[in-house]
Amino acid sequence: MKNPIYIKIVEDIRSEISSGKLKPGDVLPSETSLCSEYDTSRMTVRKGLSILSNEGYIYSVPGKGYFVKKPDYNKYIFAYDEMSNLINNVDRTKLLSVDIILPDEKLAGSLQISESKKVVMIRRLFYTEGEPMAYDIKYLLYKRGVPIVENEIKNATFPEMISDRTSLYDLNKELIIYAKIPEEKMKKLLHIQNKIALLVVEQKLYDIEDKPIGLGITYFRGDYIKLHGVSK
Amino acid sequence: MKNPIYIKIVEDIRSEISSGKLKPGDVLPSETSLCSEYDTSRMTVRKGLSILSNEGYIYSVPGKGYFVKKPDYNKYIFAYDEMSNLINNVDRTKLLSVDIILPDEKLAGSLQISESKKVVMIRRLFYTEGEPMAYDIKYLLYKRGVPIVENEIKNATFPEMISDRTSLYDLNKELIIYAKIPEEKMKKLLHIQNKIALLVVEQKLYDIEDKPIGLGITYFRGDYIKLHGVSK
DNA sequence: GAGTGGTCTAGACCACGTG
DNA sequence: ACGTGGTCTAGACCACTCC
Repeated sequence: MKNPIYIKIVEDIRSEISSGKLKPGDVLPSETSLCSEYDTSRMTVRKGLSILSNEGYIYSVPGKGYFVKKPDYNKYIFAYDEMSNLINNVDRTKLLSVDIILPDEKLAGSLQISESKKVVMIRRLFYTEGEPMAYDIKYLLYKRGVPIVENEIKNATFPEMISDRTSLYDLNKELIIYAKIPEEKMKKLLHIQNKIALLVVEQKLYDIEDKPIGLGITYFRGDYIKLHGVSK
Repeated sequence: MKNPIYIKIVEDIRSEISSGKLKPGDVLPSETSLCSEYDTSRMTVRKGLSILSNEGYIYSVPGKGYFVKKPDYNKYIFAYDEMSNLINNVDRTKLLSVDIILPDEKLAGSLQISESKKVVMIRRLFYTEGEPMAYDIKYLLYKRGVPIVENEIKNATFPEMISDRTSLYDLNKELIIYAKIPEEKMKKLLHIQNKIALLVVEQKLYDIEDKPIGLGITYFRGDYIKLHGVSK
């Protein structure tokens, strides 16, 4: 017997679900009846069921039983950072400016602060093989006593920039992606002559209480970026 | 005592990790030493550790111990389907055509079939509040005996279209996102007069053995779509 | 050989949902 | 009252790693 019993239980039930023998909403046999079916103890049965539950196949309702869950057929996982994507990776960056500013109404609203609170603005250009491929701007809540070291920011992704004030384990993040026609200013910055669209990625960082820490906007040349996500 | 012991263990270790007391690569106390620390049995300790492992905080190496994992600070989850997004939802669709075609070289390569294999091509327009917001095209492997019911595909998302041949539980999916300037044909279809970019989403469906089932490309008007993802 | 995690047992008590 | 899942115990044997 090389395979543990609970794996057998997982495989059996999983295949009954994906074959359609068990449909969403159906109730599974109870733990005790699976115990006798597989001639094993309750903890072993529970181990198998907890795996199926983690995999999203089933859920349990105390006092009632285990039920088949509807599949999530619209979930995708993206591994995004502003420095790498399907087509090109950023091989050089240029720090355009680091300023301490007062936010306008929109930015203050986005960061959930008053317009009198200072904000650090960091502007960068990303290059690949000598060509500018993205313009990147970050807004960070200004904190006294946290020095801004240019060499640390220069090549850092957004989460890395704030890793000295918030644990990366506690960071909540949000991404908004859209397409846009570049304005003249942006065309100059990114050396765009022909008709090229921008892929804009807005990245918002929150602390563990979901209070905003920073907002980042990256304007990618449309011909230099493809984002990639997968299910599972 | 309302909270179970294993929750206490999870919270203690999790906070030691996010506070930095335990750093990535560090080894955790062994199961038996946690047993005596919390005056509980091994199964209870293991329950807590398995939760931390599922949450991505730690991993175990048989014979050695549990170790702190580096955080994944670039993972985002997107709930994508072509009918709904942050700005607008599709409230009406128009089926432009359903054809059985022979794939060109590029399509055949993408679907990993020979150019003599038939493919179903479905073209749709998506509307919101009377305005066309996206042009959608799907390529599906042609299967004899699986009828194409126009009313079923008209308002279906891509996974729903193939749910009669592949279990939605077994479906693997891939998304590629990029920005593009619309060509004349597309501008007419989407009633684009001014300068508006397209957000293009390519969706590829695979069966459980990762053989391609279909390719979908949706061209969204840039002013009608924002995609949204979150960490966690 | 001593220590580690992985699997498993045969019980126990509890809270919850349904009749 | 009974069946369900949720928590927990005090053991056991195994495979693996390190010395």
